[in-house]
Amino acid sequence: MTQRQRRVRDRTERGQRIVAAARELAEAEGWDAVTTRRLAGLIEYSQPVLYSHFPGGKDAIMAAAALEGFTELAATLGAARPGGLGGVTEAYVAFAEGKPGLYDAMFTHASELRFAEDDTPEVMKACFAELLAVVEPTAGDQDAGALTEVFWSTLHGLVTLDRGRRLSPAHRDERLALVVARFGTRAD
Amino acid sequence: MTQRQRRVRDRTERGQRIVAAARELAEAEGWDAVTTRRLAGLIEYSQPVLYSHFPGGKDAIMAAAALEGFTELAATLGAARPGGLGGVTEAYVAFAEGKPGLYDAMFTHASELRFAEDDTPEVMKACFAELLAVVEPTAGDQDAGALTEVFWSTLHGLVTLDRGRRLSPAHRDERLALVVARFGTRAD
DNA sequence: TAGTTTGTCTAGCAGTGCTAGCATGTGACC
DNA sequence: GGTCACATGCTAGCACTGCTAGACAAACTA
Repeated sequence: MTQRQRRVRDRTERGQRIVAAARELAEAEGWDAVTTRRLAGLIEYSQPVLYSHFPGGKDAIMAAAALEGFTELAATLGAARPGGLGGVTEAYVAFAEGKPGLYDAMFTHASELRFAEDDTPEVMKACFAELLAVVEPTAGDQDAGALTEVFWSTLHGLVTLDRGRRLSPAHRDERLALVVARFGTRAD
Repeated sequence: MTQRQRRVRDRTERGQRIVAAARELAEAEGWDAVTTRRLAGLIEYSQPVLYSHFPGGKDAIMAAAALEGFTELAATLGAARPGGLGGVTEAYVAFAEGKPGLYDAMFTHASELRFAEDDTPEVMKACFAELLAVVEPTAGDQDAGALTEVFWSTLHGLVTLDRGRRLSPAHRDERLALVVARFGTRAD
């Protein structure tokens, strides 16, 4: 029986290596460079092995990476919660800037994972909950949930527009300060 | 000489047909479905003809579509300017919702076109100017340019997160109201 | 030991963006 | 009007993509 256990352990380890290799490659050269052949070469197995781990193919691998990303984002935001809305803002943007490939997998690609539905993974709800925690005190009589969605949209927009060279690099810190100014105080 | 004129006119018309076909196909089935072969079939010419119009290939065709998009967006926002910040907000979101494929070409893809640099096309600056026009009155002593970037990020984030099924459909109108509440009034 | 199951690989399919090189039709020139 | 050069669009093909069928070997079961 221990052999069987070792087999399944090796299998799961290999599955993790696939996702790790995909993340590393995506971070270095972007997701377009993450091909099933290169991935197979990195883990030193043949191409079809990938499909035994992820029947959904490349999309499923990206979704797995995205899920890891949401776990890490939730932890990052949780650690920044004592810093209040300003701290969470800075942490969110730093996360996206530091792991652009991962952030792409989480938002630009990975259409399988969706929010606000029954099968939404817990880690994705956890991310939203972290944002809600710092937004709620500033909501006043406004809907905290909807306000969190707007706040989140602002962060996400800042990240993606900045990535596409659409924003002035000189304004970077000032933008974050303005986010705090507009969302960090109680509405009248 | 009139024959030569007709030739160049036919050529430019064909170039426009290529972009139009690409936009139509992207709107119907997404940009992944826009292949050079299908595009060639739609304009009833062979594949290499596309490259005589757009040496940059598919990316260049998408960039051309994106440029058309910025022109139309600038016009849309200009028409909505009398409605103030709320009107522009609604117009921006409606534009993105109504032409999702075009919006994708403008922002998600089309890495060639970049803002805040010397070779930024005029129409892209015009879009930013339209947003600035409604944000400036609410800036107070805050930097109007940076604030416009934050406002724009909010709109862009709302659009993209909503597209990815990341936001609750029920909150849609409330979110727009909250945008106006947070950006439409002068900061103290 | 014989048979079955599990796992992996090789080889290949259909499709992608893009391009070299060949025809065909058009224009200019003598 | 005939000839030549040019421009224009085409066929065919390259290297690559994600993905899969079927052969083969190893491991487990009886």
